[in-house]
Amino acid sequence: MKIASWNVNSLNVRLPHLEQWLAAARPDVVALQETKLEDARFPDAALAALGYRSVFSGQKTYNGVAILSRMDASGGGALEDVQVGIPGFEDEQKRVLAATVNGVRIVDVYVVNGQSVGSDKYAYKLRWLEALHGWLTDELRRHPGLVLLGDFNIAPDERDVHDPLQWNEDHILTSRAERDALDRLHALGLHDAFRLLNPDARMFSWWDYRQAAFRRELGLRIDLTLVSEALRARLAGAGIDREPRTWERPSDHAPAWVELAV
DNA sequence: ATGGTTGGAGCCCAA
Repeated sequence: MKIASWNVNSLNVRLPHLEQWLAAARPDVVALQETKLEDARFPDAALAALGYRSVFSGQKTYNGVAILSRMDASGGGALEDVQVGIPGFEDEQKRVLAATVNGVRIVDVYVVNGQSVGSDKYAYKLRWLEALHGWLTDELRRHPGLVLLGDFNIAPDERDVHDPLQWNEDHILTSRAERDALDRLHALGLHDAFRLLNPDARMFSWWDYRQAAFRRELGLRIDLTLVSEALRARLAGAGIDREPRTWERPSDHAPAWVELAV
């Protein structure tokens, strides 16, 4: 079971890329972020034509998440027990969507960016991460086999940044408080699949559009796939697919994926 | 060097 995450930075613009990538990579489940589409405009018919069911929670201009699931020959791959948002956490911003596919709980997150350390948005990011942690504590009791994936807007450690001096513990996306919040998610038994299988790899998932960052390999690994303790024994592979970042008019993020053995 | 690029809205904001 191949489960992927991709921040598409506008599904309206990136639908052709998503279609091309689905046809080539054939993931069973895909968690999307930054769809930037109201639900009425979500291209569910186009995705169904490629064999994918979809659930989505979007808004105009900003944010927006979706989960796609590939229909198999016997009509499987249903998206069940769909949850929109973090229960009990009031938020206008559409950043969280969960569903169960073939017995695996999929939790898709578009974590708050936070802008800069000390800003109002940074405070919102830390509040938001605390609410996510509280909910996942309960969610893991209900669904021990869980994959938490998405754009975390946090680079876990030095191996995940091109320049640790610039991306230091006072900088947004790498600050001590953000990494502490990620560590609290790890403490729930949610393991970073990519890092577990590739302890020494320097591979990024996001490159700024500016300063030719992709060409110069000035990236960060902020798109993560975390697997619960109960799924750890099934972990068969994890990676980042850089290729779509080389295509014309790309998203600034590359898809990150994890493979679970049946 | 406090820069630059993209997307979406609407004559700037978020990333």
